[in-house]
Amino acid sequence: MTTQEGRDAAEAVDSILAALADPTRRQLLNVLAAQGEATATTLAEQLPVSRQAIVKHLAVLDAAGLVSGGRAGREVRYAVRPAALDAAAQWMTALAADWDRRLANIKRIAEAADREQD
Amino acid sequence: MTTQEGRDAAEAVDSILAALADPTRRQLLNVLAAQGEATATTLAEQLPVSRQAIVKHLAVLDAAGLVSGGRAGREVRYAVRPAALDAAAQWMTALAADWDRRLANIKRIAEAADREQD
DNA sequence: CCGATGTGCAACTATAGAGTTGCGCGACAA
DNA sequence: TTGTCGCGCAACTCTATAGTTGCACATCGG
Repeated sequence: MTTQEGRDAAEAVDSILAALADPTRRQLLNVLAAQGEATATTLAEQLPVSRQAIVKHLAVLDAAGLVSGGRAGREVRYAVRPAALDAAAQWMTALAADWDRRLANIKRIAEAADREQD
Repeated sequence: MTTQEGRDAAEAVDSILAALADPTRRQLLNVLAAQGEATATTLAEQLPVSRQAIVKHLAVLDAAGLVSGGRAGREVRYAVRPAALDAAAQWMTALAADWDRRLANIKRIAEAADREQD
């Protein structure tokens, strides 16, 4: 594995959200998804930042599980990993559903309290 | 509406991700979802930060469409809005699916190229 | 009317992180 | 072997923002 794989779910979501919050990183992911595989040097040529900046971003994305890097000779090729993003999406969907549930419940209680007010 | 409602989808996702990236804001959303409705002052009593910090966070969350605030006399009550979160989740799911598609396609092309190498 | 409570505005501090440059080292080709 | 190319490490700058405190304004109950 590239980095840690087994980890607390909340912590994983945390790192994924933090990683996706940066516009440059999202752009980086776009380019990477379009090409399938690329090195930091190659990516730096296509984005308006230095190679070192790309390297740091790739490290963050790698730690979040959004990309994985593999060495091929003297270069390191990175690729996108859909699984982590998918997991975060599921987490968000579940959270939204939970909010909906709570809101509906609270509304129900409020209405019941209103009826008792007579 | 509380803030802007009609807006570019990418921009909306951007603000939502930025809003969710902060741990304190996520905690704030949790408390808010649990209570259904709360004021900045009430929330500040339950979280380890000042009321002003809460106010700023609520402003960010409001701009992202994740909460909405309504005035009730001299106090302002905030509530959670599941719709925005749900939209972001859908966006992420679609993106993950797109990555999967691209990866599969690239793999297919690579294998075809291999067969031509004879 | 007056005290108490809740909001809003403003100035300020401090830390995280996005970006940079410079340099040394290992890997490849001629 | 020598030059070139890509990577990794380190030090530094700078901006965004999370957090604070202080005060002024509005609203409610007595």
